[in-house]
Amino acid sequence: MPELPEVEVVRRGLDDHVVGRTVRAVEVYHPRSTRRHLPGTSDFVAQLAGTTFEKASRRGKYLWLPLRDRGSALIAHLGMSGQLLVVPPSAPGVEHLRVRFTFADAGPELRFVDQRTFGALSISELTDRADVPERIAHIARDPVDPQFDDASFITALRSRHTGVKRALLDQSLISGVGNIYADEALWQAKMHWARPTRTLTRPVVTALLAALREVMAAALAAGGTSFDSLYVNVNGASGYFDRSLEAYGREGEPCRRCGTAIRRDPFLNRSSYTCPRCQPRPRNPHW
DNA sequence: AAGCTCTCCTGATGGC
DNA sequence: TGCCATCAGGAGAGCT
Repeated sequence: MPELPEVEVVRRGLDDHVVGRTVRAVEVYHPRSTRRHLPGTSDFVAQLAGTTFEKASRRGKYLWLPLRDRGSALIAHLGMSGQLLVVPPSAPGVEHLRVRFTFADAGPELRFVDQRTFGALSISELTDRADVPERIAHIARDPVDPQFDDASFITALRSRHTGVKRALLDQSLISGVGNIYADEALWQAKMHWARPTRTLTRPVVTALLAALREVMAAALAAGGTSFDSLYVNVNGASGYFDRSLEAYGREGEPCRRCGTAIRRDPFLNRSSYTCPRCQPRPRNPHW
């Protein structure tokens, strides 16, 4: 469940069902799921045995669970198809089960299920000065973070030499934004994805940020966006924000603002959806 | 050195 | 019915 609202839905589920519990054992069924843990899978398993999850944190699309008295945290990234599910220990095994956590209290177990194995789990040190694990120090604050600095972001965005959507997807500039919410915010701000960042004025970026926050808040309230059962909360339930999408995935359907058919353009090996009338292509696009 | 392309993987879908 | 191409909510290694 990849973008900020979906990952926040999962974080809340972990907060409710996993925080405060002590790990009994961890089983790793696919080595690719721990590839980001450089000391290796056996070290990953050994470090987690007997540890207690202190809390559930998130920045952008990254989740992490600080480990009590260890000075480190379990980091999770869901990639394109990762799920963290809380299920009874007796629940049947499922396809694509990659990692299983059982707990000392014999309560529900935590499963990492990931069809495409783009997701990853690792353990990383927490430093006193940083408020995120070292491994994800390069990830920028997300627009929902109270400490997100609007003025700095606006300056940084305008000084880039690229198109606005590329910049929005750069997790070291602003995190948590992916293909869906970039398209939705751009639609709301009536801005084309190829608009050169250099041409953006401060008020226009301010409006774009507001659009991002608005669409993400609405999506979170709806439990996130899911088109299929791949994107679910820790209980396996889908969100329903897909019904509220204005641009993403709506090729050929009428723009709900002006009635023009939504257009799909190839973009970074996937797609961008725009209303050709509300979001006219810039005269000198930066591809 | 910032910006861009490609690659990792599995499965669904649609055209021929 | 195959078989092949295309597409999918991501990110980071490795180019220029």
